[in-house]
Amino acid sequence: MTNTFGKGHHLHLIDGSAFIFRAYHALPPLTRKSDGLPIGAVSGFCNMLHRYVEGNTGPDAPTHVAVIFDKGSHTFRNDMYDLYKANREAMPEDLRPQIPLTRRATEAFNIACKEKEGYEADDIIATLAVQARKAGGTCTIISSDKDLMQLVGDGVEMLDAMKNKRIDRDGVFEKFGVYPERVVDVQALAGDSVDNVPGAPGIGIKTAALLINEYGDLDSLLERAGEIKQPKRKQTLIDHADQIRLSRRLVLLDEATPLDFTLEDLEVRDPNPDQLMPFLAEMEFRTLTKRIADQLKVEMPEINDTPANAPAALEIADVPFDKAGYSQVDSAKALQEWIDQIYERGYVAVDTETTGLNDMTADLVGVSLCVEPGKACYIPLIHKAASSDDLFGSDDLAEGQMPLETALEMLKPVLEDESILKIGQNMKYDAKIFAQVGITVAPIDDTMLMSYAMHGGLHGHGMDALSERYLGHTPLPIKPLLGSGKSAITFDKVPLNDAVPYAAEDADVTLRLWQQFKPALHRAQVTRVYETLERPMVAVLADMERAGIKVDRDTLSRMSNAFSQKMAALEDEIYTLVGRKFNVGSPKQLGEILFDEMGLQGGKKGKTGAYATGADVLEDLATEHELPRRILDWRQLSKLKSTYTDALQDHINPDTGRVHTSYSIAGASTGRLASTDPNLQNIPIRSEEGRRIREAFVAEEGKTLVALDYSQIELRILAHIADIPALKAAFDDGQDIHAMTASEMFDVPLDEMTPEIRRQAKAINFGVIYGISGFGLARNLRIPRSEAQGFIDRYFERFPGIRTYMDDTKAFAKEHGYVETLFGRRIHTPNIGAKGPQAGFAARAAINAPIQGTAADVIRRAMIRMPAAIVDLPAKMLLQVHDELLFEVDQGSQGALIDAARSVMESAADPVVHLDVKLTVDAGEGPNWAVAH
DNA sequence: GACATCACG
DNA sequence: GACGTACGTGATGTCC
Repeated sequence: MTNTFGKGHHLHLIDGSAFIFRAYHALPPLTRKSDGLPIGAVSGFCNMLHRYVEGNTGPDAPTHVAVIFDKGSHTFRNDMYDLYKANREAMPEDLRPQIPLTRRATEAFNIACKEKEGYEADDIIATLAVQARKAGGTCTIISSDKDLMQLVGDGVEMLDAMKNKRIDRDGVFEKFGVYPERVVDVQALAGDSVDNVPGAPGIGIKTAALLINEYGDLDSLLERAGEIKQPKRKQTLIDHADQIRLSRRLVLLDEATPLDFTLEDLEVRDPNPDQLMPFLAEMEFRTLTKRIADQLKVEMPEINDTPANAPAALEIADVPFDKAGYSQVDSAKALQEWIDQIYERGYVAVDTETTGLNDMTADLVGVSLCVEPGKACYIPLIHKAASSDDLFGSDDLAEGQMPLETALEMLKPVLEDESILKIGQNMKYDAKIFAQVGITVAPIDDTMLMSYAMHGGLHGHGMDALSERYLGHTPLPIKPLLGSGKSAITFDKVPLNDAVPYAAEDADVTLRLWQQFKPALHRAQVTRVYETLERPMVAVLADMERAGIKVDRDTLSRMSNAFSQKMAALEDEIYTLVGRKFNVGSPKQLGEILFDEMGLQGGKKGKTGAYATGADVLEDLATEHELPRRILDWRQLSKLKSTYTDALQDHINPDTGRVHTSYSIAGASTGRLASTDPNLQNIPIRSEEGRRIREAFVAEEGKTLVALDYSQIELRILAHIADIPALKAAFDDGQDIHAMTASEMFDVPLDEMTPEIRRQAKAINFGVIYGISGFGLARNLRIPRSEAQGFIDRYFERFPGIRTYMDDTKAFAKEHGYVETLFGRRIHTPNIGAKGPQAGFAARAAINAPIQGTAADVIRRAMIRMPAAIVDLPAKMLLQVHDELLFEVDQGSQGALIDAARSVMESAADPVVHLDVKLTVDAGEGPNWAVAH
């Protein structure tokens, strides 16, 4: 029945990816009415396919046709050159779930749909075009991709479907200056920034064509490069010959891709209404469905988009939470059914259950999945069997679990599949757990981070709070399952009939939140913030946290002993001064001694009635009595010992010998990170004694620590945002910014500047960032309030842009309920309109947030770009401390690392924001953090 | 668990 | 005109 492909046959090859991207970018972000699924690209894709099919009449109509797709991100070209297509931006989040739907669309139109793992669509197209040519037929490639132009000629043409323009040999010559057979030579020289093909630096298509036409082909050119007259060009070709040859191999299409089908399989088939109409109806494309139904003379199918005018949230809420929809996966067969469902949808909500809260030490206990509200499963893996022996428990595994290995082998391809979106709540945790078992989870969405991008400053972003607020549902609490205190058990000891509903519900909640947040992200105009500043942090931070930093236990231990001795000596002196023993660590007892017994002057703190004995109070009292100074010294040592030298030792991971902090991405309202368990963002540095604790943070043998920090980043951002020419100029000239401020304010020439005047100016500069007030500045500088107010007035006079910024920001916050960073991060200010002192707090926070937040955005951008920038260096990024990044690098490579990392940091705002002030980064290096900083 | 204190940017 | 204030975090110890 099928004729062998040959003379008189005409093959059409459609570049599927080109269709998808064109459709995606041509249309607004449409969503399916019934459930908010992004559908714009699929809609455009279907319209293009339909228009294409309609146009296939007349003598040029194809006899054979296929749509060719890319599959997998790793191809044989990545093996040749690992940076191939490395600068590609990640696929937009609302496009990803649409990719599988375009495959289904192609099949629904009854058109062959082909792809092959490890090959690009271009290679398949090349192979088929050559086969068609050899068989004596003709071929039209429907694409405008210049990478395909090497195939044109001898029966093969290209067609730009949008412009309806055919490209033949002359068309190729117009584009490249050479005919198709020499196109790869030109591309090899010119390179390609889109695919990250290096080429020869400084040579573009025009020069390349000139050279190839003069020397005949690339090999002759490279052989005879010495004859080139222009010295610079000659040198470039000689120096980069290998890179040019590599580039040619990258652009040269593989015309012998092994395929499991033949040209005959691609014969044009009539549309099948039984396939096409249900698909179009499912997508809810009313217009297109109607049009095609009319053309095919079939009945218009019913389109069920009833919740059309209701928000997706309402429909989601319609599905009640019910554990009847939760199942336990106990076999490979059951798991395969879930995996099939995941592939059908293209996304899945995932949650892990583990033996603890610390993702560095906890083990995976089970995995829950959810693909549809109300339908979720839990895959228990290492739950222990119940035991009659209450004391020791049982080491036997509970019944009804599939083997851990099998489950992970089955889940790994799904979790790593680039076409399957994995949705989680705080995915950094789950990603780290999976990383422990060799699974790299990607791509991901994170409902916690979506909420953070949309609701930053409004409320927390934990699952229980989000579920309560946005789903009206209180998830099952974990406490009754685990118990508390001494008798608490780990999740692997929880009986399965308790574990399944709890674990499955978490995945269910996550999926429902995602369905609601996804479209909301666009409405709140924070998709870009989420995609560029939040989501990419997950992988970056997971790697940093897993790397950890080496901390020397002996150093800490020695310091701890020294602190103990000094504290004991101080305690003796204190008891002598007071005349009896008491708890020095009790502010309550101390307050009574200082103010009641000894009669020093001080006031009560309103709330609890206790005296305030903070450092500022004691500092003032120190002039009148010896005791306060001793207390201050003791407190410093006590702090250093308990919080640092002692507690830090407990955080050294026994397996790695390193300390692994955890960063909260969605903790601080301004966009800053926060570090916990332990907090490595507040390791002492200001006091000499405390600073020595940094000596315990060391590089591994043969390595060194490198610290890079932004110089005055917040003041620079203030200079930009508030548009202060004097500040900008000072920064650009590399001046001492506080001295400059002092000189400007107090009319003191720079060469007569005193440290005291500079100190005051510095306090004012920082005060401005914090939303300055006369009272606050007065307290900080310990000067009368009137004097402080005078300073501020003078500051505003000299830098009027500051006052404008502060007033404008407050007004913006009042009007909108939020303020924004330069990168579009929104920080809500719900108290800005409050009455009373609350409003003052909110106003100052509103003034500070864009400055602190923009600085936080900048370093986030640097961190996100960092892995690619240092991929070739033996270096790891370990820590972030708001304006500083700490690396560990092989001895000898520190120079290269500093160059690479500094360049990323200094240009981190580009190209989204052009700062009027340059960002400067200081670098240091050494065997420990004290030296490196 | 609230509060006070103090470590950092 | 009084109010009562520097911005953002996390960990620890005391005390109830």
